[in-house]
Amino acid sequence: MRVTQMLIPTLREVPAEADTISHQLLLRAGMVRKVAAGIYTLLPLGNRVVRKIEEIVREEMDRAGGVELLLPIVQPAELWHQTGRWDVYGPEMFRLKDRHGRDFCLGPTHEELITYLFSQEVKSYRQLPLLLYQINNKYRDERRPRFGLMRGREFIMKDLYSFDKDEDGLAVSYQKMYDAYSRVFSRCGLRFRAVEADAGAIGGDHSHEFMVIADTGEAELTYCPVCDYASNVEKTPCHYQASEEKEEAGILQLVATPGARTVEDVASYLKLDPTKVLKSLFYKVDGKLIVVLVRGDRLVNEVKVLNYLNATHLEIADEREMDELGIPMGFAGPVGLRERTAVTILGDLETKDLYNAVAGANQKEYHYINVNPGRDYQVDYYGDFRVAVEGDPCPHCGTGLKVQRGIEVGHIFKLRTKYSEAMGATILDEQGKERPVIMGCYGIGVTRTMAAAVEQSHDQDGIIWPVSIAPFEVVLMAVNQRDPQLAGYAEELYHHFVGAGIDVLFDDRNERPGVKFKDADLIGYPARVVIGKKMLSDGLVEIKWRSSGEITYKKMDEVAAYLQETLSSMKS
RNA sequence: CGGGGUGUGGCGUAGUUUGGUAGCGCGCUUGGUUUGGGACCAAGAGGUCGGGAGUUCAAAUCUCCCCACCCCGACCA
Repeated sequence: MRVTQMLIPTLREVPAEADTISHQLLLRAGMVRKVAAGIYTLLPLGNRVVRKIEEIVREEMDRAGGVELLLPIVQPAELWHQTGRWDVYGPEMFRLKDRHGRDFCLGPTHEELITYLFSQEVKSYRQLPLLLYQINNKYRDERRPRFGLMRGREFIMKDLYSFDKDEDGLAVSYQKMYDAYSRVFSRCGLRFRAVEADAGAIGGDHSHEFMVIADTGEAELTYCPVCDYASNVEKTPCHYQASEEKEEAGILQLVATPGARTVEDVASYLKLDPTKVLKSLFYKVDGKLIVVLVRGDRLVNEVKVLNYLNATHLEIADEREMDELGIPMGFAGPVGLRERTAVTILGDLETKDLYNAVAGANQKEYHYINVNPGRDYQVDYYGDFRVAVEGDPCPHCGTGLKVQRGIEVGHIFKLRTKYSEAMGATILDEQGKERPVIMGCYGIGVTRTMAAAVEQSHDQDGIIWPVSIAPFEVVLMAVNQRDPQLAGYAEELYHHFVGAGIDVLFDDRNERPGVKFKDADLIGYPARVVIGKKMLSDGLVEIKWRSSGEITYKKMDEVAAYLQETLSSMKS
């Protein structure tokens, strides 16, 4: 391919709309363009990256026994009514009506369609296991699309669904996918970690996320530097050990704390450590208000609270809702709360040992000091409700955990019979007995993986693509395209490369070398091959590697072999 | 959805406070010179100033309404 035949609109300046690195670089490198919030055009180079990722995914899905098919994007509401998700999914689903007024949606996911297909076509355990997948667009009307391709409203996803006759079969399918995912992300040249995850609203009880390690990632994860434990921080259990020493309980006292609303304010006003503060947060869970107590320096783990209460929806209470209870925001506390309201009080286990603490007095500008559990307030349920932090013990081996940030690019679930039961997807087993098929669901965000790769691998000058997913592995140019001799050698080498099967882009533009070098760095081709003065004087071609900056010279007839060898070693 | 912000040629922006009819850099076109890290000279093209309504002799600038986009939060296989 020649640059003069392509469309590669690179940008010198950073578009004002982008402040995520990957978004900026993908725009500047001429790979993507925004059409609307969260909706993007993939330009030729971006499209090539996506196709390379898809190809790796395809190969690994096939290797694991997956079979590709293609489900429709436009889906009838009827199928979603069968699982009840038409009403549950909410405003995140793009909905539309056809000319007859019938309801449809643009598929945000495809469990309904695949389960429907299965229920129509597969009847016997003898046809199992079955692993069906597709690579297709997904549509989610996110409340707030952001970070460019990272969280779009239209995006490309690979989704595979496993069908097994029993739990053992599901375990095998799940492990196959776990292994396949590890291979996919390794082959994409990414540093990643598979972590235990919360299964969330999709249901199921066993789940892993694949996180690309990047400081800019939205998710936080914990991992053990000694054993193989790793987990989304939402899921990391916090070990609780009852404290040995028990402080002498002081006298409960009301003290004025004017203007001190946050834990830090209160702690510094009273000259105390934040660990001596009892943080009381009101949440609305499935429409009901509850209170969660944690130590002042801790964060409430909302997922743990949600799971403990077996609820589906949780949000922090707003000032209006607090007002209705007559509790001033910033001064909430458990003392006397029972007498005023019927809210459920959850206490993090650590608060059991929080003696002589400071807590809001439920009146404006006042806190209590010397607050003690049992004596001054009662908790309905104690449990693990806080977010784990660096240094908390590993749940497997007790070593201090480390914390990292990551970008979720893959997620695998055991769905079991949630959808098969709802949609009557049953099979006949060996005894001729009808039973719901056991399902698993496995997703990879393809476009997000592209963005994650950039997020993880770039420098001041631009993107540094891993070889396996680079838009082209090699860019070739003459330092002066006007010089007939140099241009002639470049042309010759180009044909030679094409003949040798090298994935090469020939920058044949009549631009000054600086322009072409800058573009090459920005776009991030792994190898840059330049025909310059050394060609005329010594018959040598220059090869520069994007990732290391290393430069070597080779004779014209050696270049192709050198590139092939080095590139293939970089892929593994 | 709550809070904050921004909309001016393709990109980045000045001008808005104090109304007087739009400027700069990059990019683009043509000609010439140039060719190892985003060249130079010359001549050009390109703007309903996000949209609508209003105030005014006069609106990018003031008022009202709407829209889009961005950021924080909430939300999220």
